[in-house]
This record gives sequence, C-alpha cells and structure tokens, in this order.
Amino acid sequence: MANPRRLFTRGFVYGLTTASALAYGYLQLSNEEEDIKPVPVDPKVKRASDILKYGIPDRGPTVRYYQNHVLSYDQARRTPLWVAEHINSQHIQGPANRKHSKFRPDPSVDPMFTAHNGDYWKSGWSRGHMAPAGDNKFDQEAMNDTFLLSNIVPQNLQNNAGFWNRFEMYCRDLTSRFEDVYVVSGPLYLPTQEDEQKVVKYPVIGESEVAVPTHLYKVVVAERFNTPTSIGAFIVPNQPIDFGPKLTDFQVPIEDLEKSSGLKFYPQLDRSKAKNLCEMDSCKLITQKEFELWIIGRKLQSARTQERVEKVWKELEEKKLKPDQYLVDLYAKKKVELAAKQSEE
DNA sequence: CGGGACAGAAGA
DNA sequence: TCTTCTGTCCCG
Repeated sequence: MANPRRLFTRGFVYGLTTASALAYGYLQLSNEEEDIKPVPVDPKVKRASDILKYGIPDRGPTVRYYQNHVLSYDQARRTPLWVAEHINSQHIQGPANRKHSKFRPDPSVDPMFTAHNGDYWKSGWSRGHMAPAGDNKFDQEAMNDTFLLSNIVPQNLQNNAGFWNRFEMYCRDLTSRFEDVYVVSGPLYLPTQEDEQKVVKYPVIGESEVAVPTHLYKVVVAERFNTPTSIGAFIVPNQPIDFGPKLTDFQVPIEDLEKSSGLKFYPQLDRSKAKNLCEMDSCKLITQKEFELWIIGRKLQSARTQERVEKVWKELEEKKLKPDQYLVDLYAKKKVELAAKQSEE
C-alpha cells in the first residue's frame, strides 16, 4: 500500500499542473494537428509542491453559511469582511423576537480568531449587526444566527440605533415596491490624510483586539418583474449621524467602494443594464417625527407597568408628536391591560 | 427597530 | 466565595 503522504503529494501536484496548463492554454485542441503533444508543466508551478510541502497558509473558510445569511470572516480583525442577504416580504414579518436571542461567539470560528462579548463590554462601542436581526422575523433560529459575533462589528451606538437603523428599515421597506432585495454589508477601514501621507488607523477593543471600522458599507440590489434591476452602493461613517444628512449623501459609485473594500460585488449581475437605485426609488429614510413615533410605539408595546406607559406617553407629548389612531388605541389597550394585571397582584 | 447597564440568581 | 449568566429596566 502506498504511503498516504505520497498519495497526497501526487494529487496536489496534479491539481496544480492541470490548473496551470489550462491557464497557459497548453491543453487547447489544435485545429491543424492531430498528434497529441506532451503537456508542458510550468516550472514555477512544478516547484510549488516543494515550497508548500507543509501546507498553504490558511485564512479559514472563505464563505460561511447560516440559516438566512452568508458571510466571509476576517480572522485578523475579528469582524466579517462581507455579509450577504436576500430579503423579501416573507422574511421580515413573523413571531421571532430579538429578546430571545443572545450575542455569542460563533462556534464555527477557530477559537483563536473569534470575538467575545467581553471585548465589547465597556469598550464604548456597541455590537452592530451586519445582517440585521429585523430581516429575520420569519424564523427565530435564523434571527439567532445573526447574533453570532461573526456577523457583528463594533459600531457607534447612536449610529447603530439611529441612521444605520433607519437605513436597514429602508432596505426592508424596499420589499413593498420590489419583490426581491439583495444586500451585502460590511466594515471598511479607510485611510485619512495625516501630515504628508495617508494612513489607515483604527482602534481595537478587548482582549481579542476586535477591529473598529472607520466606515460601514451596504450594496443594495432591488428587483421587480419586468423592470430593470437597480443597484446602489453606500459608505457610512461609523459615528453619530443625525437627521440632517440624507441617505443619498452617502451614495458612492460602486467602483469606489470596490476599490476600498477589495471586493467585486454581484459579479454575475450585468451592470450595464442596471439602474441607479436612488433614481428608480426615493432612497428616502423615514423622517425624525416618523422615527420617534415608531420608537414610542415599540416602547408602548413592551411596557410592563402603568408607570412606564404613562412615562412613554408623556415623552410623546413633550416632543409634540401627533399620535395616529393606532397609537391612541394601543395606549388605551395597554392601560386597561396593565391595570387589570395590577389588580391581580 | 437598534442597543446597554445593572442586580440578583445560578453555577464553579 | 468569586464568577458568569439571565432577567429586567433603561436609552435613542
């Protein structure tokens, strides 16, 4: 019986030489000649089996698959490189609740390269989803997957809960006008001008030294039957952004994002036929008043005491927000509900 | 929707 | 006893 290592080496060389020969075109069938020539081997490739005798440096799996998202993980920075999703109206509604999910290290990531919750605690940075939990309302397990730290980057809390949150809401709202929405999200580490040279500078947090991105990006593709596919690329600074700036302020040519990220997005998409997303659609985020009303609605929903209900309602009055009928009804309903609950106790 | 801080319970 | 986890409350 042959030596296993010997077998492995032989297979290794064969694979390399075949790939190389194809690349060099030596295996092309000749039109004129019928005699079969010996296949030349690129001497550089021939050396590879010796050079790589003890293996090829390993970045880990290039692509990792989850219930409802796919990502590539950056083992050096302890953050994803990119996270891809497909959103439609079926996925963004359902009983799944983030209160049942927990942030935790991704068990599929080598322990040497994983991030931990402790890295984020008291770091000044929040744990920002790339594939959002809210895109997985249809299934609790799919939502739980998005809380694995392989899908998380250190994100400014105001940005996460504010502008980026509204950006994610816009992506979900696209499904009311487009059947299928495809999104790739991820972190960027962009250079800044410092004296005479550009430098890339970013903090790292915790014992795992998780890298804090300078910016976040999204590439959004929206599809609808019988209309041109639309695509938009956005680069958002990882810092507080109030209601002044518009989403279109952060739109960039996708080629610019590709140069910065080193990634080609949607290589199978015929870009010459694609339209600018912000011309096909509004690219308008919800307004400050709409956002604050939404938040108050969510707080009312989750209120557990009468005191809390009254406090939230007072907040609404202080901000001079006009509640719609739904909110008025919800307020009345919660008051009755919690009064009954208190009389039980 | 997006998050964190904290106290007390549960576990080593 | 000290550490870790979970539930609860809080914020925009």
